[in-house]
Formats: sequence, structure tokens, C-alpha cells
Amino acid sequence: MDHNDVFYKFVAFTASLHRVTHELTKDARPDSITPVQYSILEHLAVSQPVTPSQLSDCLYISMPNTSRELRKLAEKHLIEKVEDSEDRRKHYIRLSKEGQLMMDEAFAGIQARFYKRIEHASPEDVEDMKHALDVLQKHLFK
Amino acid sequence: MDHNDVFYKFVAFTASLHRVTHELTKDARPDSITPVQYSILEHLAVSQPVTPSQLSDCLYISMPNTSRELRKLAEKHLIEKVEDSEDRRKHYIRLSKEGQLMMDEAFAGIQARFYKRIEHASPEDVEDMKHALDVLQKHLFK
DNA sequence: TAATTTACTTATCAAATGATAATTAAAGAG
DNA sequence: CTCTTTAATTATCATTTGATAAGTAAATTA
Repeated sequence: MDHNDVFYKFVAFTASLHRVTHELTKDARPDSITPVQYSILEHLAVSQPVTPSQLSDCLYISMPNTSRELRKLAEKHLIEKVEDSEDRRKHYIRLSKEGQLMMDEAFAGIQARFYKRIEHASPEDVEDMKHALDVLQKHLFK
Repeated sequence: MDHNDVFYKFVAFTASLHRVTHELTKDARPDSITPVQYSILEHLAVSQPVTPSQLSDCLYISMPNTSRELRKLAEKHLIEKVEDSEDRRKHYIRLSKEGQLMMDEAFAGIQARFYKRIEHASPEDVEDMKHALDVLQKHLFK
């Protein structure tokens, strides 16, 4: 077995995951928002609240562009901005009720397609997958 | 442990992988090509040759846009097109020498950053990761 | 062999995204 | 109290990407 196996496996894996993610999330995004806006909402759905700077860092969107997209999302009533009471330069962004609802729906659809995709897997397989995700999370993303 | 653990782990994992992939591949793409063009070359680097239709399917780019980007890549001498001798409607796309070189360099950089990222992992950890990638590949992407 | 389908191309337009410069307002440092 | 830094915004422009309509040429089908 070659020493470089891990890297090649990783590359192949990443390509596959990219494809599957696209498959799972297609049709999940409402037409009323753009892909970048969806990625912002998705990030918010997972970690709330965040500041515009944090979003900018995590999603690799420049501050001016982050600001523009957040304004558009606010105009669509999908997010809310709150000033930090300690440092009034900082703003905290969170999903609005409406935004939360939109993302709940999106995730429900994704989740349904996800489970359909692994419906053939036995309970032991599922445990194996959980463990595998943990292992990679630990060594690769720590 | 909740029944939905796999899905949540999967979502968190996907977000992490997305972030890491961005980190690994940033600076890998030469300024002379656009992100979409890079994704085409990347796909070619992994599976060669492919037809424009296959590229269109795999990368979710419409045929007209695929055609346009392939033309641009050909103008930059990064790919070559060959007609199928049996069915002259079909074209096979492969990297040119120059394109192969560009992708070799890109992958070398990515690989270096990848190994730096897991340099703390023991040989056993690496084996665990390989196994984990195989497990997920098998159950999730089959 | 005429009609249809497939693979791909060209042209064009609109929308989304990226990049830069300049500005505001608050906080922190000297 | 001034100077500098930080967080975010506004305005503007170029580029990239997406979407659609129309067209060509080869293969397939009826």
C-alpha cells in the first residue's frame, strides 16, 4: 500500500462528497435567495449568533460583500441584526422566525434525501459511519 | 444517543470539510483561470478523458456554459479536444501537457498543505482515517 | 429517405459575485 | 484629548456565472 493513499482517498472522497452534497441540497434552496445567501443562512442555522466579521472569515466573503448580502437578507426579513450592548461596533446576526422556518424546511428535505440515500445501511453500518465521521472530524478538522 | 445523530454529524462534517477544502485549495488556483475553469481541470485531472456532456452532468454546468468554458480553456492551451472516431458528434476532452503540468503543481501544493495538516497524526491514526474514508465512501457514495 | 434525436456550439442577456476605495462610528492606546 | 485600530457600511465597477434561444452536424429511427 502506497504512502500517499490517504491523500488520494481524501481527494476522491472530497469529490464524492461534493457531488452528493449537491444532490442532497438541490431543490432545497428557495428561488427567492441566491446560492451565497443560502450559504449564509445555512451557516447561521448551524451557529447562531455570529458577527458579520465571523461570517466573512468562515465563508470567505469580503466584508463589503458580506454586508451587502446581509442587507438583502434583512430586507427579505430572513435575518435580524442586534447591536452588542458592550461594543456598539459589533452586530450579532441571527435567523428571524421566517428565516428559521425556511431553513427548517430546507434541512427537512435534505435530511429526508439523506436517509433515503442510506436506507440500505444496517444499524451496524450506521454506527460505523458515525464512528468514521468522528474519526475524521477529530484528526482532520481539529 | 439520538437516532438522528448520523445526519447531524454529517452536516457538521460537511461544513468542516468545505472549510478545510477551501483552505487547502486556496492559492492552488492560478489567477489565469476562473474558479469554474479550475473545477473543470480538477475533474479532468481525476478522470480523463470525458465528453462535454459528462462534464456538464458531473459539475452541474449547462451544456452551453460548459462549451464556452471549454473553448476558453482550449484557447489557453490547457485542454485538448478529440473527435470520437465512431460517433463524430462526441468529443473527448483531456488535459494538454501544459494543463497537466498546471494541475500537477496545484495538487502538489494541496498535498503539501494536507500533510502539514495531519502531521500530528500517528501512523495508527492515519490507518484509522483511511479506514474511515473507505467506510463512508462505501455506505454514503455507492 | 424523411423525421427525430443526440452532442455540441454560438450568441446574447441578466444576475450574482468579487474587488476596491472611501466613509462612519465606536473603542482603545498613548 | 488626539491618534489609531476595529467593525461595519456604502458606492461603484468589472468579471464570472447562469439561463435561454437558436443553430449545426452527425446518428438513429420509422
